Amino acid sequence: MKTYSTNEIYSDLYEQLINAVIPAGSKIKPVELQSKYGCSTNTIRDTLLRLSKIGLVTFQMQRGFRARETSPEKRADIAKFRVLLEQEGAALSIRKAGLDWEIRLNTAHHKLSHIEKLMTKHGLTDEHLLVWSSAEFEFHDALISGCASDILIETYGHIYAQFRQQFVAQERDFGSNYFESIIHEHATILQAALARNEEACKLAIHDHMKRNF
Amino acid sequence: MKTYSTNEIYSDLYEQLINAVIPAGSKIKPVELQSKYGCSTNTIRDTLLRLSKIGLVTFQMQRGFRARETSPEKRADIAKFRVLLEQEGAALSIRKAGLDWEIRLNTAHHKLSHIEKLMTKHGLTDEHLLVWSSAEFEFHDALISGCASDILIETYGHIYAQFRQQFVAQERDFGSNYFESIIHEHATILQAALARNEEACKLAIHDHMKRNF
DNA sequence: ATACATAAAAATGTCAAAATTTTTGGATGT
DNA sequence: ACATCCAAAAATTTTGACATTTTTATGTAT
Repeated sequence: MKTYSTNEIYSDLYEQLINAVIPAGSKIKPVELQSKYGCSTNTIRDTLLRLSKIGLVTFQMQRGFRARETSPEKRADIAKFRVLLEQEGAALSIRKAGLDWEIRLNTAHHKLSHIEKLMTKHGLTDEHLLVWSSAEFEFHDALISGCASDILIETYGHIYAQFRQQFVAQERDFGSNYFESIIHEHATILQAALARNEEACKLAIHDHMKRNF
Repeated sequence: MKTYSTNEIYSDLYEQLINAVIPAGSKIKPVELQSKYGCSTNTIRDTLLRLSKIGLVTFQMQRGFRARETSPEKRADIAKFRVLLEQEGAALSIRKAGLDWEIRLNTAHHKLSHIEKLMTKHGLTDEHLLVWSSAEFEFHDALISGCASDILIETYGHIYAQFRQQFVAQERDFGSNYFESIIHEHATILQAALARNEEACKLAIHDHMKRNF
């Protein structure tokens, strides 16, 4: 049986939350995870407190932990907030960032694009989805990475994680044109960013997310 | 000797961080706080993990806790990010909120205004500063409270706390006209908000913070 | 002096058990 | 049927001891 280091417990729970293996809103009981990870309840508690920092887990004194709740309102809320942060981050990057930002962004998009092509060609396995998910984050993260605001980047990371958590369970109807749209939207964002067109980029970001409002 | 409940430990540390009694960037060792609060190191650790959620404390595996670092760049960063969130929150409130928001905002401003008058009349004691600090938060919090975005309000709370933490140690040169300016700025924000003038309100928020950029 | 290795000390992390609190489920009475 | 109370069970929090890791201090060689 696999043994887990504390960091592995963290990553494993992170993934389970992001992918709604632990469903949004459900209670998380240290005792139940103890046997799986082969550690004390205290270590689990510790890890859950750390996950609560990024908002994937909510914590209330004396009543433990839950995967963050979801609802149509909360999903819209998170999506809009994500737009706000990403628009600002992208706009600042466009204004201030240099060549290395462009390269980072281009690279990230290239990787993402590669995976997206694979996904339309072959079906979309769970494993593909996992790789895509992280490539998608890296693209959006690269987009704002030139903004020169650590706190914005940090916060965006949390919000992106929450976004995934809230939507992954919903969007099980990936129609064949779903990914085609997404691919196009990513390309549009990239184009506007590299053209240093602030308003076009903001619009593209908005359009990319608007199905989730 | 006073005994502390866990919640009191949390509040006490919170205040010490906000008021830079624990200076920004300094190491926080559970063992050293143990005797003061009369509990085990583990309880302190637990509390510090909870404080790391709001960003007052940073945590790194195997190397413990620190009060969040500060520097001129970080202060400017936090200040600008605060403006972004507050402008958005205020604009949304102006657009969507109803009468109860106006009342909440008015009430909060009234309280704040009262304290600010006291502070200009008499000197400014540490105790006054504490009361003012919380009244100031309540005013800004009320301003965005009609935005209908839980995640924005939650995040703003964290950022406001970090803002206090980063600036309180710096601004020990409260000139006599410092508070006069602040009072005027608050009034300007209130006025614009109640007049439902989005752009004027955004501008007022920006001006309120621009000394910190 | 500087760099490096090593031992001692301090700090951090993990654990299992005990204490506390909340939740559950059934009995009682209205 | 419904609410209330109570006891048992479950979950959470706290503790103190122990294990691990990092930091500090010391000594040695270049």
